[in-house]
Amino acid sequence: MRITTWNINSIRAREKRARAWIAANQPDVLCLQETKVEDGGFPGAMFEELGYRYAHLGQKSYNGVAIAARTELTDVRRGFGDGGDDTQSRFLVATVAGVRVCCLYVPNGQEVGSDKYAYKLEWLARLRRWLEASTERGVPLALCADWNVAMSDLDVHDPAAWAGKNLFSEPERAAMNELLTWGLTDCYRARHPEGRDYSWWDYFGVAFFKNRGLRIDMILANPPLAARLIDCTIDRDARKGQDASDHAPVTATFSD
DNA sequence: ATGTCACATCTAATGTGA
Repeated sequence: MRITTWNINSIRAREKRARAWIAANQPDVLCLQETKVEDGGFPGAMFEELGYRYAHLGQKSYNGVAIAARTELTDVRRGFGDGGDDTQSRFLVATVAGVRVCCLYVPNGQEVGSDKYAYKLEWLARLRRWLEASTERGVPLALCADWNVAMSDLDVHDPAAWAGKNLFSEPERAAMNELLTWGLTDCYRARHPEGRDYSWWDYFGVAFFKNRGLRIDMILANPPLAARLIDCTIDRDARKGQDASDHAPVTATFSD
């Protein structure tokens, strides 16, 4: 079973690129973030033509998450459903082939100390509470997300320059470590302990050409799923060329 | 501060978010 997570940065602007990538790679499950469209504008026909079923939680202009799968999606949940504010479309869950798949778009945070940064930390703490309250430890679980956090020096092209900055500051890394200590494995790092692959490069200037990137897109697996992990790779080529998203797709392969 | 995208809006250049 192959599961991909990809911040698509507008499914409408990226429709041709997405179609070509999906047709060529055919993951069993595809989690998309930043679809940037309401449910009515989501290109569902394209996914059906490609042999996928899907669930989408969108909103106008911002955010938006989708799960597409080659088999049935069951027990779909839109938003945390914990009584808190679910107006931002960042949280979608579905069960596919016995795996509880969460598609998450973590708030960017903008700048350390800003209101948006505080919201990001609260959102990660809320996710930790949701894990405790709403998942069963025996059921395979995959958290597929643009986390908007780089975890270690290996995940950052210039750790000294990024130290203390949004996406690499201590509080957000601590919040991520709280999640991991609940019992989650970073699939890429588990298979590539010294790997220096990135998943996001700024559109500005020569960032991609110079490989000035960050690894902020990750698939995290709970113990029953991590035990089945074969490999996890990042398709850097998908970031190349015309009309590419600023993120590359990350794919984890699990034994069936 | 700068650079580049996508989206929305009083459809043209400006603001927001990343």
